[in-house]
Amino acid sequence: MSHTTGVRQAQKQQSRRALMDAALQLLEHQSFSSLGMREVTREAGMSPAGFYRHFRDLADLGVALVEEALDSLHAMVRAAFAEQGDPEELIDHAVQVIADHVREHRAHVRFIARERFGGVRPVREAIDAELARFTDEVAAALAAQPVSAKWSPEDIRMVAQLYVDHMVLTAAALQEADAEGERRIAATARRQLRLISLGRHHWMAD
Amino acid sequence: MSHTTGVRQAQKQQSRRALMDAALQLLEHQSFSSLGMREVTREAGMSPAGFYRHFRDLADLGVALVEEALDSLHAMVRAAFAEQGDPEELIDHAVQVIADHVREHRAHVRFIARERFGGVRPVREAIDAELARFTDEVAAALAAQPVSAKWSPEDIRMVAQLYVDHMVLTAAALQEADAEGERRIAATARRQLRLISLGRHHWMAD
DNA sequence: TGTACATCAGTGAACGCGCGTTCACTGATGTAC
DNA sequence: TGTACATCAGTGAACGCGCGTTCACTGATGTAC
Repeated sequence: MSHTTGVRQAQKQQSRRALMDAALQLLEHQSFSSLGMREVTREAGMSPAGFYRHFRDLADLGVALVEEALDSLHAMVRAAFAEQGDPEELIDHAVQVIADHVREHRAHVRFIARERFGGVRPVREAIDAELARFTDEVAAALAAQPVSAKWSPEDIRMVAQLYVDHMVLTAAALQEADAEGERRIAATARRQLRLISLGRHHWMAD
Repeated sequence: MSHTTGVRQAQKQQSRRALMDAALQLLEHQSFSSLGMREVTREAGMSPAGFYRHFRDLADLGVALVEEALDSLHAMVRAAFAEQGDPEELIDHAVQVIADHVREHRAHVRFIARERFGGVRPVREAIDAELARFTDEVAAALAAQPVSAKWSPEDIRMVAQLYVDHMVLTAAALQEADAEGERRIAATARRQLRLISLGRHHWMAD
């Protein structure tokens, strides 16, 4: 029963959450590399020194945020690809899933979009690694589809990359759009996915 | 002859360049929002106060960098679309042009990729505005192609966006790749463009 | 159940440091005659 | 061409401020008996 008693554990966990939430909150208007740790503890209602009970430094917190953000994204991607049906329906559904996800995890999505090419190396590398895992998973899902029956693994991965990049860009755009912009972006995304889908169906023919 | 004498003007211009080059240099390893202006003047070999003879603040310098970076990108896009020939050749040529551009303007490309979703609003907005102008230009070029004869303006813009996003992502990836990575990225980009091209050719048919 | 001791999350004060901005200045460049 | 004055890019010192990190501490939670 080393940690199951856990009043202390639970309180510590709660403080950790408060720090991560404070950071996400502050990242609404700035990028990670300009975040200060006094700023984060202040927002979380903790004294500066308390930070070190949870993270070695800010980059450490950033990596924790990446993992959290991409875990939820991961679940989303699975959902988007789990469906069966004609391409048209699949596309509508996938875009819907992305839009819902962005609405529910706006701060996480913004964070990933900002820091994917951001200036803090450990964070950027964590995002790259997770997106590569994503691409693998999408590639596996694509390989199972009849359309890609005779495709080489390289070509499947190439399409998977196109989809993942498109998804991240669409999510990034949605994240900062109002209701009207959201409709416009979703409509464009659907047509782009249709175009890509068409290309896939004619890939061998050419 | 108010400014044509210009020894003073030329010296001032040179200092301004030194500041912008210093910033680009420093942005190799950090993002714009964490850049300091003492840092920039130090790198440029100027005293801190001198900065204010050239820029109101760092964001002002950032916007100047965006304009410079996207001016050269602009020229590149024109070049990539000016060619005539079959789709295959056009694609090979376009990817080549991008790769050359990245090799010659690595710092600028990195800056645009990083700050497109970065934390400094004026910079981000300047990039968005310039990329929108880009997309317009690409859309105009696409409209002139026989393939898009019967396309609606919205669909043409949708494809233009796909191309511009793809171009920026490819440039961003190339920018941080070694020679081997460069070949791999270029090969993938070519295949992705071929897939999109295929989709365009069958767009009406579906 | 009660007691005595151990653990450790969070505090508050202190530190040295580099930041952005201001200011009066210097001296080379430009202009008028 | 030479002289006297104006302009203004760049300097160097000074300012107040918030930063990240350290430290000995406090007191609630956990553990042993």
